[in-house]
Amino acid sequence: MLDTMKGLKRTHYCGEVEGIGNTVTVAGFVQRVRDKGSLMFVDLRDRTGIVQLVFDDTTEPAVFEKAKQIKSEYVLMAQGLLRERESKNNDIKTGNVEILVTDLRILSMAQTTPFEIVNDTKTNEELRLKYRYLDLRRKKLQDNLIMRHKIAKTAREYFYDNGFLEIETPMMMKSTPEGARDYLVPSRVHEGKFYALPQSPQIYKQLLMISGFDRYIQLARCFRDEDLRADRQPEFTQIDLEMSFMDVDEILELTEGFIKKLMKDVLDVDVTTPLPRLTYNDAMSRYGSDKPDTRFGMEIQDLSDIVKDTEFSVFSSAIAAGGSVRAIVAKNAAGILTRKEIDKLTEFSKGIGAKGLAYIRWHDDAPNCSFAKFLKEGELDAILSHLGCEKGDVVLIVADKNKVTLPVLGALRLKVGKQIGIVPDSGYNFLWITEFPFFEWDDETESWLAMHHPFTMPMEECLEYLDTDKGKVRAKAYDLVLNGIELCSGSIRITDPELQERMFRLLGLTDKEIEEKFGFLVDAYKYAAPPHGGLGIGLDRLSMLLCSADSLRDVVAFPKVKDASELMSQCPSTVDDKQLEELHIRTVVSDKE
RNA sequence: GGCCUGGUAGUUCAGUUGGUUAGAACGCCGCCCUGUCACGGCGGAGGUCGUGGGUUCGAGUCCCAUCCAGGUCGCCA
Repeated sequence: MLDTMKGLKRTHYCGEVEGIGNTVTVAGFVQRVRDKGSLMFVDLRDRTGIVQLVFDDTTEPAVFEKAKQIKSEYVLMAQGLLRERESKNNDIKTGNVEILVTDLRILSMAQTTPFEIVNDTKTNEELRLKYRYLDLRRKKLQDNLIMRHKIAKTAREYFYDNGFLEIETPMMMKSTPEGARDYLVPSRVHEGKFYALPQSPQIYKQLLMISGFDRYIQLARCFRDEDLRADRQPEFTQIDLEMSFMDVDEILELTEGFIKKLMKDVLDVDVTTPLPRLTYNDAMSRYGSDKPDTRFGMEIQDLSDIVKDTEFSVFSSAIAAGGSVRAIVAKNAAGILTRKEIDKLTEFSKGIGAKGLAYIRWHDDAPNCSFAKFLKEGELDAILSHLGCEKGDVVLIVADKNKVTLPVLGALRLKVGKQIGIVPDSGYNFLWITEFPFFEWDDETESWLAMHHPFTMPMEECLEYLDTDKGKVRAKAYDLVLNGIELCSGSIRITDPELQERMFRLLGLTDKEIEEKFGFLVDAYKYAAPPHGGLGIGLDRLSMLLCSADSLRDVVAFPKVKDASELMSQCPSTVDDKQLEELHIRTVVSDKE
């Protein structure tokens, strides 16, 4: 028979008990029982920490008798005298005190849990996800979710203070499947029609600017039906912002203010603002990435001018075809990057699109160069001196179109950086990437796509290239990057309906498609719109970084696994034929035969 | 969808060239213990070795298929 709380009221959280000599009442889960015969210790845990309960057979025999039933993870309420411990425990914050229990209530009993609820668990994640509610009892995950709460709280406080209004936008909206796949919701009322869950509240927040709300914030849930990664969940949250009468610089400045406050309030880290900025083109040519990790150097260097006349046709033909020959130098890495390791890197490079990997490994007195036989007298020296190489260094070279050389070297830079241990595991290198290209050529569909989204404003000075040289058109789009991870992404929006229609057409939409998909948006801009822009800050990724977690699953209360299912509730699941019928969906027989 | 890694008590793992009754630690159950705090001591229960098939006198171990999980590439305006 279980006890009730009747007559008792919690006075303190376990981790926050105070007032030696007072009677206190605590409640929580049993972390551990230590039974000494006629003296018993119980560690009681709640979200704030642990406090030690003492049961003494000599002073409180009835309570002691009851305490014998206590097992791990039981839910208890206990009242007693807070007193100093005979021997301190310096590992926990309540280690100097204990509660001599005079009233014990066993409120709930627990089966033996499928794994121990301990901080440094070794239990594999699959089992823990199946019993997520138990895993969430662990301190690490409790702390992570508390941290996430603090981030959300700080965001609201900061942006509220700056005049932002929190406004909710619909979770069921029109499907506009450009880019990521939408999650669809069938309509019962409209046979054969579907809502989509938002990939972002993009269109709605722009409409709110047209309505004059001026500054908008929402902690918005977003959905994308794409494959998962450690840093990608199918549903995620962004701190979604939109603001009127502000251009790029002002928006970045305001956002930096948030980052500065957040880092100070939550981690007590001072971030110097303004944050560094790099244009997309500079980021690509120096780091081979639009989200570079700038905690270490090893920047990409251009060798094209040095090797353009060489007889090594891999180099000369790449340059002749309009490409380039570029390199990274791993300083003092010849000991680690053995021939065997370089072979692995070659395979890795081929896997991501390179035709091969040339290298120079200067381990012994003479550099070992993979293309030495094609070089004339002095050419190797010229390369080495151009790159500033010394004995002990390894040079990795890729020759191809820029579209290949830069990303491949960017990926190699990260991989090799980690391999030779020059990526610091501390530090917060925030960085703005600006002036993204508006268009991106897609080889598969052989057409131009919008790199950010089609509502992004091109830079004024690029408008003249819209018809003549799309590759040259840069956009008022910006990303905030932290240690190589994209934290937020935003842009100034197009507010001229004619320009918006023109951009849609340039992206290959027919007039009919424009009308069907975005007619209401184009119409809205015909009634005048303030200049506006905004951004979305990934709350999940931000939490992951500030918690030093390796996976989004560690900062999301109930995450999905790789195949987008949830192991605990086993969703998605099949539904009744009746439900399908109501939704006008044909029953599909899918017993894999 | 491709590639890589893993799956043996409740949990984490070990298990030799294929060879008696598949082990350990933690957890769990029982008994003992008044200052423990990863308490300690004694005893005990607990396994279709992911699943199916094959090779073999004999399979946790070798082969094939398959399922599950993770990572990664594709994908993610």
